[in-house]
Amino acid sequence: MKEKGLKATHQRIVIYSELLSNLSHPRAEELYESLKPSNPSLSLATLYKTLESFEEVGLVHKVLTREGVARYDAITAPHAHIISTNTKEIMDIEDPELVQLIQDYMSRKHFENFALESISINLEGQKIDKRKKIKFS
Amino acid sequence: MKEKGLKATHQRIVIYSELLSNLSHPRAEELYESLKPSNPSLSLATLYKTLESFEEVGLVHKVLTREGVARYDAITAPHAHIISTNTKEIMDIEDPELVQLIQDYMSRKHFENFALESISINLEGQKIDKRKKIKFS
DNA sequence: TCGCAGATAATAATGATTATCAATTAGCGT
DNA sequence: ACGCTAATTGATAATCATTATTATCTGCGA
Repeated sequence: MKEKGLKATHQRIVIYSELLSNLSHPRAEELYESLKPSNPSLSLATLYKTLESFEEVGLVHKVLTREGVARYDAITAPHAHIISTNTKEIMDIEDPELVQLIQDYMSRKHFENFALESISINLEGQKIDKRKKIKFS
Repeated sequence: MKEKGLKATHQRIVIYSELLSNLSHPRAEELYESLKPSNPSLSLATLYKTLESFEEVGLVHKVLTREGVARYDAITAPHAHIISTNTKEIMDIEDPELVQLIQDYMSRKHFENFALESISINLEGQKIDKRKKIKFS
């Protein structure tokens, strides 16, 4: 965090740890509920501001959903998302082939007057059997 | 619209026409302001419900933005978006090469327990010179 | 033309996020 | 270790896009 120019406050450390251990792309509200018991003084406003700061420096990735709630994940490599609209699950797809594909495509292409900062790819659909896992291969 | 099982009401016709002629991915509020003068009785609630119906039947595409406002475009072919965060412009990229690339990729891949419904690809960044156009080739 | 399921208008309600601001604290230099 | 200052936090109010409610209206099939 210091590398990114952010003060390493207790709150930020706790929030970031939670994001690293909760990989289900929690909403701000869910993070708040998880953290509240062990950090009773934590404020929702702080949570939102922290997540915003994290996103600005690239520690965290904000995933937009059609329900209008933002969800967060501790960013690692460039990756796509599978979004299941009926179960509200979000899964990461960290497929090097897809990353490569997009990189190759982008290197063949050319922007004029535009500085590309990020690419987001979301595959939306429905989970069929809610009890079973989604697999992608 | 009748093909899609929607009653062809005056309001819907007017809203859809506006979307066909305004390709700048307007927000609901902007559509409302454009249509209000010639349709004083139009309600914002109707606009939202109409856009929702249109999206359900695939007449319209809802683009999620980081500012938290939804923007709409009259859908044509599968396409990606360039989103300029500083100028709030959204451009369509209708590149058959990209569509093909993704289709080929998806056909090589396999989902278990997931019914894919749509893919969204957004290229986000900043417009450099606000007075000039963004070009992509 | 009639009837009614579906659509609209007006407005209230919701709910996620942001703004405000006084109190607190991290971390720099001493 | 101490004090300073700017950044951060916590509490709460405010915002604002969107959805819900409900009474009225209308497209369109019979």
